[in-house]
Parts: sequence; C-alpha cells; structure tokens
Amino acid sequence: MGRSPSNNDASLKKGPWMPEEDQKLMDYIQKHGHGSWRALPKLAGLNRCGKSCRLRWTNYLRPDIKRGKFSEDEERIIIQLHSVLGNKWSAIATHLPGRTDNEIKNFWNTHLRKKLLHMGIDPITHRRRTDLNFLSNLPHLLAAANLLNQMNPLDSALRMQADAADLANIKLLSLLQLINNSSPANMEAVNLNCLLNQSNTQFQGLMNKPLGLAPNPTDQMQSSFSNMVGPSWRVLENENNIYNNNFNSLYAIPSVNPTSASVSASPESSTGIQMENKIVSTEISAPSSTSTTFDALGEFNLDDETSDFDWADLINQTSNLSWPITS
DNA sequence: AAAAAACTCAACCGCCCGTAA
DNA sequence: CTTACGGGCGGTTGAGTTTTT
Repeated sequence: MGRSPSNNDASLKKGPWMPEEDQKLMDYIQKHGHGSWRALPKLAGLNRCGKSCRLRWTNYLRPDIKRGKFSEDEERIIIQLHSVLGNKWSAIATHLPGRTDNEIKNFWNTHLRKKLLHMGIDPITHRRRTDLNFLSNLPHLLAAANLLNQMNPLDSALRMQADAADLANIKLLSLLQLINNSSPANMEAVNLNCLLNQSNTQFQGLMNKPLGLAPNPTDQMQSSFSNMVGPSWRVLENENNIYNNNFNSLYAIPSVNPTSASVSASPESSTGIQMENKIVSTEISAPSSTSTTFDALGEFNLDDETSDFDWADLINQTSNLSWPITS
C-alpha cells in the first residue's frame, strides 16, 4: 500500500508549539470538534499537518488530561499491565484515566524500567533476572519484594512461579557445576553456596506472602533429590537453612485457575487484558499427582526459555554419579 | 562556577490497520 | 480486488533541564 508520508510539505511548521497555536487549535476544536484531522489545520488557520495537530491535542491540550507525577497506585497499575500487555501503551493508557499513552511510555522508559532493573527484575519479561549480578543490589531486592507483595494475588502468584523457576534453575545449575568441577569441599562450591545463601535470604520477601498454595508436591521430591545427589548436597542444605526452608515453598506453585481470574472487568477489556495472552501460556497449575519423583520433575516446566531442556534426563544422569565426585 | 553527563518529555517518524471508493 | 486515505500506534529523537563532577 503505497502511502505518501503524512507530512511531505516542507512549508508546514514543525517542532514545539507556540501558545497562540495551542489557542487556535483549542478554539477550533471546542467550536467544531476535530472532524477530519487532515482538514483541520487549514480550517483552524494553522500551518501544521493534521497529524501534528492530532498529537498536540491528544497528548497535551485535551482538557481531561491529568498532569503531574504518577502516583504509587498508577505505578503499580502500569507495572502490572505491562507485565500482561507488554509495550501496548495505548491499551495500558485506557486503564489510567487522564494519562496518555505517550506519557506512560515516557514514564516507563525513564523511571519504571530502571526501577525494575535495580530491583533485579527484567523489565521485558518481568521475571527475576537470571544473571546473578543483581545480587549486588540487595536493598533493591527487598524493595522489589515489598512492591510485588502489594500487587494483586494473581499477578504475584505468577511472578512467584517465575521466581521459583528461576531459583530452581540457579540451584540446579549450581548442582551441575558441583558435579562437573569438584569435590564438595572446594572453594567454588563454597562460593556458590554463599551466593545461594544471599539469594535466598532475599527471596524470602518474595515467598512470604500466603497465597493459598497448592498442596506441596515436593516434599518427597526434595528428600529424594537430596538422597539422589549424594552427601555433599546434604552438606549444602545444612549450611543453608534458609534456603532449605524455602525449598518447598519455591516449588509449591499456586494453584491459580487463570480463566476464572480475569484481570479486569473494565469496559476496555476488549483492549486485550484477557487471559488468552502470554500469561496463559505459562504453566501455572501445580503438577498432577505423580508416581515418581522423576515424573514430577519431568512435569515441571521450570522456565519457558529453557523448556526444551530435559530436566528428568539431567536428574537421571546425576543420579548415576557416585559421590564424592572427583574432577 | 563551569563543564560534562544524565535525565526528561514533547514531538516526530514511519509503519500498520480498517475502511471507503 | 486494488488503491488511497485517515487515524492509531510504538519507537526514536533532540532540545531543554537538572544533577554530578
């Protein structure tokens, strides 16, 4: 569809609007409505393209625009909606009366994005960042925990599942490293251990909110897991009481039925806040009762991005190793 | 006090989609 | 069915402002 540029007339004014231009535009729209934006500039006596007029009106001059700082509630709403809708600024804006998509977009890019990054949350996926650098920022993690705890239960539940998956990944990766590298006593293991200690202390904040957790399917898993991988894992566990205490809850995925928990009943629900979006694609139901520990592990889709990873295979392999492992 | 760096946000650009001719 | 148009959207820019060095 060969569409000519919206503004191919070099004589038309661009750049910041002058107060008198604003006045002309407001006067015209108040008298006649905007009608055809393309025709408006001529009728209103403005040397601008229609598109520029439309933007000026919708983003700045419209009388119902709310200006000033975003409230904490608004911040939370934006974060929640963004986790569901992504960069659908106009859809997000429909849930924040008086705020424009442009304003929300700017606010996100200049404030919220950085805030989430500081908290160790990936602003794109809304998951805990998998690189461990964020652990250098522990105070922000606590803040993150508090913020997330204020979010609605479904949102928080989903996030906790992601956190649980991420932490499970970390734990399993560390296990792999132990297996590959060394005897349990070597320094690398100790360092990893410290790292896990740190991370789990912080994860407490994320995990301490009662969410009507599903019956815990993993007590057996944990003990089997410990037995399976040998004594050094038990050593790690003994040294990491906090971690161990959280282990069960990390795997206790909230039994939330997404289809019965539509996020918003607002009239704008047609803009897409429905559960057929990406959240639904996340496995959030607790695993069904399983006959064996390995089956249970196999049913856990620990992370979307690594869902092709065969955890059961990993566990099977590790279970064949004898301990202590020497490199 | 001055310069540099970082931040903010209004405005623009180009693409896309729905619709009418 | 094709084409052109109107309007909406997300991404990006850059001037102005604020903060840091």
